[in-house]
Order: sequence, then structure tokens, then C-alpha cells
Amino acid sequence: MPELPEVETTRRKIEPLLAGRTILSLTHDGSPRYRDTHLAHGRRVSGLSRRGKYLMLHLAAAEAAEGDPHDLELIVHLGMTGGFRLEEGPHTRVTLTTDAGQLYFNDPRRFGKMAVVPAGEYGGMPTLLGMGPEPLSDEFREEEFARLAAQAGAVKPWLLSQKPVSGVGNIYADESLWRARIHPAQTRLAREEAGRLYHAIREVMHEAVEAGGSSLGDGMGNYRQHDGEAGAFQGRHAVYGQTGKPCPRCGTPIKKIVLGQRGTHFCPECQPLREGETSGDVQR
DNA sequence: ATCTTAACCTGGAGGC
DNA sequence: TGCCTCCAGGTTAAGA
Repeated sequence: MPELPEVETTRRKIEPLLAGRTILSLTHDGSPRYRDTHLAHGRRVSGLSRRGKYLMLHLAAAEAAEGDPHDLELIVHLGMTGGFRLEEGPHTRVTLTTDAGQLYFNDPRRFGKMAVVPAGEYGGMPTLLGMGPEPLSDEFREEEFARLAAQAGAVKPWLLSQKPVSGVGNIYADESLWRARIHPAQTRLAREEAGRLYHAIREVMHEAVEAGGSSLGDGMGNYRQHDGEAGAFQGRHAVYGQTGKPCPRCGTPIKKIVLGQRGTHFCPECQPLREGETSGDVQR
């Protein structure tokens, strides 16, 4: 569920509830997927940031009398189905209590993770350590992206690795590749293809953030804001979840294949595979 | 080193 | 209604 636009929307929505507040407790069932959360107790939240699909709560150093002089971070990954809620529910996994109230971490599938670490110490989180540039920042450069893309394997799994650029997941990879008119299994992108993809990623991410992310209608994993509000970008999906429907550009039915173990949607007419490539395993 | 695969979990949808 | 299979927004350890 949560890719960069959903995580960024979450950050913007819960920051006013948490910034400047003191964490009184962070409680859960003891699962090792929530590491060292007790270290957050008594700390003040100085701000929230985001890196790729990871959310960071910055925890200011406690008063000198309390010992540990270092700033800490509470790193949160929403996994496939994680999200914050104002109200407790059947899938509440973590309860965050501040001096202003409570916020609940809802995560039916339990793929979400939290960890309190010394600020900036991301050992044990290889994806975060090897994360590429933020797609909407100046650090994301077309020339460098094109250079890497020229040597890459199948483009979609490559994007999902988080290495060439951060925050792209299954939905926005499919949508970006459709806009750039590139087949998801294409390898070694030509310079022009990489340029189109670079701009498509920036456009899609920008529009999706502005729309508040995508909320899919599949029940359990349905992404929602903390107050239950839905995103609006799902209404603009050209290919994701549109199997069999006409391509908005040419009318050809959208096709679904499995690539790198992920459902992959594309237009077989607009996104042709260049010579010498395989098209992945056709599903069904 | 890099790429592929299975595993981690839960529950909703659809077929019979 | 019940049972079964398939599927899902992500990451990562292990294997080739």
C-alpha cells in the first residue's frame, strides 16, 4: 500500500498532532518488529521527516539529568497495510500516547516495522542504507539516472529496489512506465527512454502527493489517512488495477503479467518490448 | 557483486 | 454457510 505519496501524506497529516509533543508511552504486544520503542518514552518530538517510504519521528535529546545525551529517531515503515488512526480498531498494533492524546498504528498484515535508533544510525536496514535520491528533490538527476538505467536489468524490478530513486512502489512504477511508454521488462534503457522515465516519475509522484496518495478499494489494506480520509489518486490510475480496460492513450486493453513476483500492468500497444527481451510470465 | 526466490503475515474476494 | 484457493501497496535473508 504505502509508497512515497502515501507516506508523505501521512507525514503531513500527523505532524501537527505530534510535533512539540512529549511521548508518554509507545506500547504494543512485544513483537520484535517494534524495536526499542521504550527508548522513546519521555522524549519530545521535534519534527517528522520522510526518506523514501520510511517515516522518521525526531526525538530530541532528553534533559541532561536523564542520561542519554543523544538525539534519537523513531523509524516507522508502514509495510503493506500500516497506517495511523485516531481511533483504536481490531488491527491496532501499537498505541502512541502523547501529552496531547493518542494515535494508533493500524496494520492488519503486520508487515510494518518500528525502531528507535540513535539519529541517523540505520544499520540493519539495508534498503534504507542503500536508498537512492528523493524523486522530487534536486538530488535526483536525469543524467545520473540515465547512466544507471543504461546498465540495468528489467526496469520495473530495478525501480522497486529503491536504489536508482527512492519511494517508488508497485503502483507508481506501473503508472510511471505507462507515462514513459516503456515496457516493464525492458532492460538497458536508451538515453531517451531514461529521460522520459525520469520525468514521468517526477510527474506521477508530484501529482500523487498533491492528491493525497492512492486509496484502493480492497478493504483490509485500504490506505486511509489517520482521520479516515481517502486519497484521490486512485481515480487517475491509467494501468494499475485496470486490467482489461482500455488504455487511456490508445484504447488497447490493459494487460497484466507477473514480473519479479509482482502484479504488473501495462499497455501492450503503447509499451512495446524492444528486440531481444522476454515479456515475463503471463498470468493465468 | 548481483540477481532471483521464498518467507514473513493476515484477511478479503470469489469459486464451488 | 463453509471450505478452498488466490491475491495484496514491501522488505529482506538466503540461495544461485
